[in-house]
Amino acid sequence: MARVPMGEVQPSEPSPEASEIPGELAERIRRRGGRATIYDIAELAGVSPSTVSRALSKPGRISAKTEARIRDAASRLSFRINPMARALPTGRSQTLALLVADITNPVVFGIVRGAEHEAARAGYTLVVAESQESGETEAETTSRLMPSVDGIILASTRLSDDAIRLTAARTPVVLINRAVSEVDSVLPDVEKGVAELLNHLHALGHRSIVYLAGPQISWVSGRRWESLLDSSEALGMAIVEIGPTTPTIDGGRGALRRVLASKSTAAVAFNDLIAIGLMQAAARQGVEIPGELSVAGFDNVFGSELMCPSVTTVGSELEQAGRRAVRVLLARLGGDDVEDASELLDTELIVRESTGPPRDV
Amino acid sequence: MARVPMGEVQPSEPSPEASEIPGELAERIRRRGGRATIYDIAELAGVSPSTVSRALSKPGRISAKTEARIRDAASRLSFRINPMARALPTGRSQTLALLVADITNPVVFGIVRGAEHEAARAGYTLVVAESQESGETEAETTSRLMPSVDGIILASTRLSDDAIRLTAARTPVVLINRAVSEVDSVLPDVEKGVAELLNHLHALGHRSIVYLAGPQISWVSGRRWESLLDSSEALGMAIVEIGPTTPTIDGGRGALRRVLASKSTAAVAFNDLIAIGLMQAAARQGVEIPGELSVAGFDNVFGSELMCPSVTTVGSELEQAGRRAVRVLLARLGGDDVEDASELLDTELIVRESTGPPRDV
DNA sequence: GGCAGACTGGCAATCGGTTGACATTTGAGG
DNA sequence: CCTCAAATGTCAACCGATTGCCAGTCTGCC
Repeated sequence: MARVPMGEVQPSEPSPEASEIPGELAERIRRRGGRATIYDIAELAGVSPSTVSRALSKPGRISAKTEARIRDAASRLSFRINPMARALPTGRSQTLALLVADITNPVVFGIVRGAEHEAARAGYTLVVAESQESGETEAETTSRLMPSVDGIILASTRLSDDAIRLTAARTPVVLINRAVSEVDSVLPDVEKGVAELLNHLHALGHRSIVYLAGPQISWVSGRRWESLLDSSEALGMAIVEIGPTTPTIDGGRGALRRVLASKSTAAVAFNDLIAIGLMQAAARQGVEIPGELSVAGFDNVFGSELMCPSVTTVGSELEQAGRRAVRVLLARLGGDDVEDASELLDTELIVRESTGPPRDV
Repeated sequence: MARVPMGEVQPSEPSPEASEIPGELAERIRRRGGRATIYDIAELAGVSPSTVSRALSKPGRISAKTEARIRDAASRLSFRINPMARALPTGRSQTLALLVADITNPVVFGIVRGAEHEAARAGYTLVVAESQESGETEAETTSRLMPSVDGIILASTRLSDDAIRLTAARTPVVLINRAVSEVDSVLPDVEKGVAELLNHLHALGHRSIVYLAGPQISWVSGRRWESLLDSSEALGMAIVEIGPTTPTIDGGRGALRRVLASKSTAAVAFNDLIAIGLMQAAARQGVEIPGELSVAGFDNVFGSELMCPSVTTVGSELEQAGRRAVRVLLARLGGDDVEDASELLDTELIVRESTGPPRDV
C-alpha cells in the first residue's frame, strides 16, 4: 500500500511540517468544528482507524514506529479523543459524581477540592451535585447521574441504608461520613477527637454537658453522640442530648433556649455552624461565652476561627476525605485491590476561645 | 403485525402488570446490567426504535395513543436514556462546565450553588473544576473539558483576552466577573456599591484611602480600583493603590505593613478574605480597628460577619451570578434570544463594625 | 366514491470510537 | 530456500441513540 497517495496531492512536499496536511483533510476538519477524529489521523498517517485507536490506547499492541507516526499525526491535528464516543462502546465515561447535601456548607469545600484534584489527576472529570438536605432530591439526582458516571461519592447522604445498597448494587459507590455494610466508606476517627474534647472540658472543670444533635438522619451525628456518651461515662460527666437541629447557623440560633434550660456548663454542637449560631444567639442575649457557657463544635470549618470568640472544635481532614474517596472508587473501578478503606481519617481537637472554665468553679 | 408475540410466551398472561414483560426480554435486560434501551421498549411496545425515540423526545410527532403505549413500556422497564449515546449523534451532552480559580474560596460557593441549581432545573449536569489560580491549569482543564460539555462558565478566569476569545470561538462561553468583547458575561454593578462605600467612609470623616489590590490578572480588581478612583475624586478624597496581593487571608496578613505605611485612615481590600487577613494582622500588632484603621472588603463572603469586628463589605448576588450565567449559556445553546447579559447584578454596601470614624477626627 | 394532503411510523445511515476475528508481513530456525 | 509462529495491521460489527426520507393510512372535502 502506498503511504503517500499520488495523483491528487498537488501541494508540493517541500515544507515537511505543515504542508503535510492535505488541504482537503484540513478543510473537512475545519468544517466539522475543528475537531479531528481518529479517521482523520488514520488518513494522515496512512493506517486504518482501528490501528489509530490501538496505538493511542493500547500501548505495545502496535509497533513503535507506527505508533510514533500516529502520535505525530494526532498531535499535528491537535486531536482530542471524543469522550462520548469512547464511552458508548466501553461503558466508561471517565466521570465521577460527588453528591453533597449542601454546597454552601463550608464542610464540603474541602471534600470537593480533594475529590476534584484527585479525580483530575487520574484523568477523570468530577460532577458535583447538591441534594439540599433532601433524600428525595438525592435519590432523583443519583438516578439522573447514574447512567453518565462511572461511580458515585455520597458525602453526608440522607438516603436510607437500603436505598444506598440498592444504588451500590448498580454502580460503584463510596460513602463519606456514613457506614453501611457491604458499601465502601471513608470515615473519620470520631472517638479520638471526642475523647480529646471531653478530656479538655473535664480538665477545665466541666461536669455536665449538653450535646446539640444534628439532623435525625445524619449518621455522623449519631456516631458523635455515641462517642460523647462513651467518653463522658468514662470521665464521670453528666451528658444529655438535645435536638434534632438543622445543621446551619440558623439552626444553632434557635437552640439556645433549650441549651440554657439544660443548665449544663458546656455545649457540644453537632458542627461548627450550629456552634456559631448558638454563640451568636448567646451574645445577643448577654450570655457570656465561655464564662457562662462553653461551646465546642465539629469540623473546623472556615469561619470558626474568625468567630469571636473563636470556636473550639474537633477538626478532621476534609480534603483528605475527598481524595481518599476518589482513590477508593477508582480502585474499585480498576478492579485493583482496594486501598484499605477501613483506615480512619485522623481527627484532632483544636482548642480556641469558646471553651473555658465554668464560672462557678 | 402481532402486538403480542405468540408461541414463546409461556408465562401466563393473567397478571396484567408485571407478566407483560416477556421473560426473554427481561433476561436480556438483566444481563446488560438492568439498563433498558429504546430497542427493548420498542419490542415491548411493538413499534420500531425510531418511533420510541420520537415518542420520547419529539412530543406531538407520534400519535397520542402510541406515545402513551411507549411511555408506559418505558416506565415499566424503568428506562433511563443513555446520555452518551444521545450525545454522539447530536453533539449535545447536556453538560455544562464551571471553572473557578479556587474552590475553597467562599466567594465561589454561591456561584457554584446558583449554577448547579439552574443547570439541574434545565436537566443539565454541572461539572465543577478548579484552576488553582493558574492560567496554565485553566487552559489545560478547559481543553480537557471542552469535548464533553456543551458550554463553559469561566468564573474569575486567569486567561488572557485572546485565549478567552479563542475558546469562545470553539464552544459557548460565559464569563463571570470579567468582560471581554464579543464574549457573554455576567457582571456586578461595581460603581454602585463602591460609591456607597466611599460615601460611607467620607461621611465617617475619612479623607485618605488605601486600596489593597488583588492579583494582577484579576479583571475585577482593576474595575474596583477604577471605580474607587472615580468616586474618591468626586468626593475629593486621597487614594492610593497597593498590591498586588494574593486574594486569601494569608495575602491580607502580609499586607499590613504597607497599609500602615501609607498613613491612610481607611483600607479597602480587594475582597473580604484579604480584609480579614489584614484585620487579623492588625489585631496581632495591637492596631485598633476601626479606631486606628477602618477596613472594608468586597463580596460579603461567609465568615465576614463572624469576624470580630465584623467586616464592612460590598456584597453582590453571587448565587444570582451563577444562575444568570447558566441561563445565558442555555439561551445561547438554544439559539434563543439571549437574556440581556449586559444587565448588571446589584451590589450593596453592608455596613458592619470594621469601619468607623478615624480617631483624629 | 375518489383524491389531495396531513399524519404516522419504519428503514437505514450516522455519530466516533472499540474490539474480536482474521489476513498479512516478518523473522527465526532448520 | 522453506516452514511456521509471532507480530502487526485491517475488516467489520457494535455501543444506543437521532433523523432525513419515504411509504402507508387516515381524514376531510368535493
